[in-house]
Amino acid sequence: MCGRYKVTTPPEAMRQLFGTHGVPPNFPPRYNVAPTQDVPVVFVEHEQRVLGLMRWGLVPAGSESDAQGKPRPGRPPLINARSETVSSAGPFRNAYRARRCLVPADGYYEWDKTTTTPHLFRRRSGFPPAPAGDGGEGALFAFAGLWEEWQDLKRPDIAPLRSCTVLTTRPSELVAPLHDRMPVILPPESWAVWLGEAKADHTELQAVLASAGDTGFTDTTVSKHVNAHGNDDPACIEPASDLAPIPPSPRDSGRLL
DNA sequence: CCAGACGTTGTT
DNA sequence: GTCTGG
DNA sequence: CCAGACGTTGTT
DNA sequence: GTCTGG
Repeated sequence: MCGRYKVTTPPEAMRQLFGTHGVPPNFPPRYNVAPTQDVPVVFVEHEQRVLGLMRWGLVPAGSESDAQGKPRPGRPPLINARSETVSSAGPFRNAYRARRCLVPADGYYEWDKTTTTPHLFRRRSGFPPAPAGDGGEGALFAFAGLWEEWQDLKRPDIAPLRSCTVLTTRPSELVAPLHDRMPVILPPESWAVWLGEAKADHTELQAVLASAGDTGFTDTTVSKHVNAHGNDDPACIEPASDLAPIPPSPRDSGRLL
C-alpha cells in the first residue's frame, strides 16, 4: 500500500494549515518520499501542536542496532501499521496510546503490480472540506500516524531517533482496483482527537479511524520516472499518457469497502 | 514502495 | 530468488 | 524467572 | 518497551 508519497507543500503553508507552534523545519518540495527518509510530522509536545521531521519507518523502543548503528538490521522498516490491530500489536501498542501523529502529504503512489505502473492519488479541486475550504488540486491532507523514540543502547551519546509509521485500512472504491490496503486519511475534524488534544477513549479513537476516507480524491497514471526513488522532481507526477486517463467516477463515495 | 545488488582477501 | 537501501 | 518475539506488504 | 511461551 503506502510505500511512497509526495509532499511539495511549503513548510510555512503546512504550519498554517495545521496550526502548529514554533518555526517549521526546512523541507524541500518532495515528489518522491521513500521509506527511511526524514518526513514532516505533526504531533503534540509539551501540550503544543508542532511540526517536526522524523524518520519514516517506526523503530520500536528496545530495538537492537548493528555495528553501524542501524536499527533492526535485516528487518523491513515499519512504514505501515494495520489500523485494525494497532491498539494491541506489540511494537505499536504504546505509541497508539501516547504518540499519535499526523503525516502531511499532498499525494501518494500505488503501483499496478503486474506492470509496475505507478498511480498518483491526490485531492482534486472543488471538493471541500479541505483544511481551509477547497484547497484545489493537490491540496494538503493528513495520514494518521504513530511515532516512537528509540535510543541506541550501544551509543548512549547519540541523540534518540524519532520515527513514524502510517496507518493502513481497507481500500476505497478508487484504490481497490490496485490494492487491498490504503493509508488512513483523516479529515480535519478528526485531527484534534487523533493528536490527543481532545480527551478520547479507545471507542472514540476507533470512531476517528472509521472517519477515514478519500472523498474528492482522484487517480492519475503517472510516468515510471517515480519508480526510482532517486528521482525526486516534477517529472514524477507527469501523466503517463493523454490517451488513457482514469476517468473520475461520479459514483465514488469515498467510503471504504 | 521499487531498484539494485547479490563476493572475497587484503591493503591503503 | 532474496536482501538492502532509500 | 528469562528468552524471544514483536510488523508490514505481497506473493504463494 | 511489552507480551507470550516455557
